[in-house]
Amino acid sequence: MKYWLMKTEPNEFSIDDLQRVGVEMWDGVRNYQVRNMMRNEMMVGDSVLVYHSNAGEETGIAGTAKICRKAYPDPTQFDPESAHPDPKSDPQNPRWLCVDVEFIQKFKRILTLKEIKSDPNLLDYKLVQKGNRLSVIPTTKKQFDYILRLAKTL
DNA sequence: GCCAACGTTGGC
DNA sequence: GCCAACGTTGGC
Repeated sequence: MKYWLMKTEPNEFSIDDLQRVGVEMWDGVRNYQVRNMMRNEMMVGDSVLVYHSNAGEETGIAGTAKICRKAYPDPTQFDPESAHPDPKSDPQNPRWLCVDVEFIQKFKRILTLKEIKSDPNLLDYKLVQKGNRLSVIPTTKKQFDYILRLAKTL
């Protein structure tokens, strides 16, 4: 069982949207490192922190979800109408993958990036370290459990 | 809108 | 394989 943080822009797709639909195809990943993590390490049942990025004061962790389908070819790469079509991807050997994510809970409020950054227990979390721009961030059980405990105090 | 910190592309 | 140019992410 592994733990992840997955970023989304809430004006595109928020925790509320995930709660409403229940299960969502997490498409649009166009980064090889992230693809490899999804392909090699992400398993059904893994736990996910849902992170709202580019959201001003509301930037931070919004709730939790779990992986409910393992990596499969991202259909949006072949759709010229999609946000990120990839004409170089071969349908016989698709370049990009996606997973399905299932809503678990929405936090009472956002656990803000500010709070995460100022918490001495999370100094070594990849989320707050310099240079990280990946949309999926490996998270330890310890970090996940700690963040859940924080969320309960919100 | 700015900019740091990447990743990708393509010429050589 | 190197590297300049360019594109993207995402915090601020």
